[in-house]
Amino acid sequence: MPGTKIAEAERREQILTAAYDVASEGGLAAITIRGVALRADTSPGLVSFHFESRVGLVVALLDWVLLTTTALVIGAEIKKIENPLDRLLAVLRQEMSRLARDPFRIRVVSEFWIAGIWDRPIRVRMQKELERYRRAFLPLARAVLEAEPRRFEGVSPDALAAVTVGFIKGCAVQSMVDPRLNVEEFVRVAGQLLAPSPGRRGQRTIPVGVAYGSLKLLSGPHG
Amino acid sequence: MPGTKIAEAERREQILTAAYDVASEGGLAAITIRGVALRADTSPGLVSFHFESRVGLVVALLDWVLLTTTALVIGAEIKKIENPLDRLLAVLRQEMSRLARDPFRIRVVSEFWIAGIWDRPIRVRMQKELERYRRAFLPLARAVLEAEPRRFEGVSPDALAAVTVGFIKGCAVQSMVDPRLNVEEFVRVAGQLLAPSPGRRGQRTIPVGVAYGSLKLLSGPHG
DNA sequence: TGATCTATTGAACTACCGTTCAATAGAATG
DNA sequence: CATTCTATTGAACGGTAGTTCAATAGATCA
Repeated sequence: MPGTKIAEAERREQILTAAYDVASEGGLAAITIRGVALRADTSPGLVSFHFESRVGLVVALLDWVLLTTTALVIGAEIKKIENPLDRLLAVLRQEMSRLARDPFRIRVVSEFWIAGIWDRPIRVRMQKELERYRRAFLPLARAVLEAEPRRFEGVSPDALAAVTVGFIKGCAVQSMVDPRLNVEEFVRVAGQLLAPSPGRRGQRTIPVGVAYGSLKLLSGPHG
Repeated sequence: MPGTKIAEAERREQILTAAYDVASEGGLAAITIRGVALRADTSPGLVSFHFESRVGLVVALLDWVLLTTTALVIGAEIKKIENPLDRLLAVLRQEMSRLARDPFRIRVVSEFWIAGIWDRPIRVRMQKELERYRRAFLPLARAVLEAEPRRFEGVSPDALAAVTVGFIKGCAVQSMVDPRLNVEEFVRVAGQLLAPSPGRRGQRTIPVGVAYGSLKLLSGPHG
């Protein structure tokens, strides 16, 4: 006794929404074909029909989530800021605030990161997305370097963009772990902590990695 | 046809090691009583006998992993550093390097964080551990604030410790995602990025969250 | 309208999981 | 050595997962 038929795109959307709801409540592990079907008011067979397999469903969900998560949108008010460094910092804070405010999405995305550790297709997908996000910061970073070449001596646009994204990600994790996160304070204290002491510029020879003299790049089996 | 008997502590250790190996390769989801038993050259029944249930095994593994992961050890060479701020930064870098070098452990710990999102006992355990780790930084932070009260005006020891730990965690995540991570460069660029511009102190009014006044939260049942 | 197509259903199949437990053999005790 | 204790084994049970597929009903079209 089959039910009413609807357009394929709509049906997929309906099922993906249900899958997202399930994952929001119980994580990716909670996604079962039966469970999602129940949530979407359809049958297990239909889910397999549209996504081929459970893995297909999860990957589709990944795309669906990323589509609405990692897009960098720079509002008009930020564009108006003239000083490039202030502009970059404004975007940095905007993104930190945005992610810190959307804990459920962060959780699901984080789960995909973890899943990517042991699943190559997911990992590749996530890295590609991260790269895309990082690239969005490149123009901002370049403007900063051009405006203040002395301050950022020896810093490449890529490095600056990477560190900016690193901050955002660290902040996201922090907020995931501890929902009471004061972004303002975090950025302020971080700046005070890492600022080079005036008057000793260049000569702060911190015995870095005292025990870690050769800080080689890390290798790993999951290349 | 039972096999040889050994001391309970040794048997538990043997099984936990096997469980860790399994989790290192396939994540917590890959931990099954049969699989761990096979890896440990024993039988499924014995695993249940010693850990009561699969959940008991996973929780025991959590304790076992944390015991050897989140202890903050400050070496003699770092203790010799006289300037408090330099000392704190040295510890910061030591920890970032340490975590970045042990990707497998980080992965397993990260999985527990994720698991903690939907599992209250695990979450409580993780938060307690994080708090313990953060507290270990408090003496270092206090020394810094006493040494440079003007630089860290309005910063509490707790805030400074929290931000330090936040950095380490962000770095850990970064290294998990991208194994090629240059800690040195990360710290250096971060400092340059966040340093208050001399001469404009106090008047950098960055509009935060400009475009995100109405950022509604996703709903979900999890308190 | 009648024929054709296909999205949809739900039961059936297989596989693996966690858990239980009677049987057993190694160690300890007397 | 005989007895007792218990760590250990592996088979058995019940449950749930992913996947498959014959049957069916809604849509499409001549």
